[in-house]
Amino acid sequence: MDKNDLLPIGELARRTGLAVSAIRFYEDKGLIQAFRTMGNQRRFLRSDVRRLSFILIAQKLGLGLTEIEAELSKLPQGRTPSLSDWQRISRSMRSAIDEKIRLLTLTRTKLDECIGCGCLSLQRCALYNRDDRAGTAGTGPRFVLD
Amino acid sequence: MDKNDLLPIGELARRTGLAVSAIRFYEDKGLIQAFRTMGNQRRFLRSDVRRLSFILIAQKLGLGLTEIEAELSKLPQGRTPSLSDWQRISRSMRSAIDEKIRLLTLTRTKLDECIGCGCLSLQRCALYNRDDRAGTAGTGPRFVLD
DNA sequence: GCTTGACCTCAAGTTAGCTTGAGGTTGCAT
DNA sequence: ATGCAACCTCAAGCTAACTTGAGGTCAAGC
Repeated sequence: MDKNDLLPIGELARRTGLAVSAIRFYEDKGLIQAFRTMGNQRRFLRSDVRRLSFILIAQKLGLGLTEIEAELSKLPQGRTPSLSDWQRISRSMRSAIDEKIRLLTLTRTKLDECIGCGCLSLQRCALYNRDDRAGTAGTGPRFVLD
Repeated sequence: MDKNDLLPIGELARRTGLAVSAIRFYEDKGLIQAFRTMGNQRRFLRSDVRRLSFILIAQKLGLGLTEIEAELSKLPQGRTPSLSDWQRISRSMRSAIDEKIRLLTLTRTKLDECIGCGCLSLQRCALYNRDDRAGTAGTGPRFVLD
């Protein structure tokens, strides 16, 4: 079990709980790197378990793979995150969570005001604020109102 | 502007802020219905502005189109939501929001405990609860880490 | 009668985060 | 030497909520 500490993909999958296909996908996206055996099979460092753990946790906190890659690539030498890296990153995640909670609480307040109103008017309903959605590129409804 | 109060799709789009393509998409999904002119053009009732407003608001509260359709189809005659319909639905949305806030707050607490720890251990990190994801298959230690 | 703009259908593309499948190779134990 | 599990690549599929594009029609003003 420790030929130079290199792990085959299945072992890494077993240790992280990820699917083998997911790890290959992450490699493809540049989130993780692998050595190859002469027979072209992937071999990972033990520290990659930690790197994947970081990915999983950051994901759980709502970061997308792109953002995670951005964080990871900020690390010198592409090393696995250290304590101070983690602190820096987790503090920025903390404010992201705060913001989400703030928005949801605001929505809940508006909803409470709205129950009993029932107007469903785009002009007047506090729940429906056009500024929240306008200008968001990509998917989702656009917004211009009378 | 009121030939029998029937609106062409562009007018409905203008009044709701939705893209024309989005309205056609909703029609296709059965969320809304249209009459047709002899020339095969869609004509909507004025009350469909309200119906679409309902869809937009419910969406903003986190419901998917499928769930929204389920709510709308509970209404007798497929009519546009009335005050009491709205109250019933909005109360169930209120608890969905409560639940979301609860989960986020929990995560934030765990994150606070975790800053300064930096272990990134799948075994110990409170942020990473394996029961959330791992398939239970397989015996032995699932997440063995450094 | 011609142009213009709003409308039509149907198919395919988009983003995210993977999974699934086909078809082929490697590595390790017996 | 053989069997078979684990590995490989590449392409396509999946969900959500739409958008975009191609190619064509309808309605109204000049």
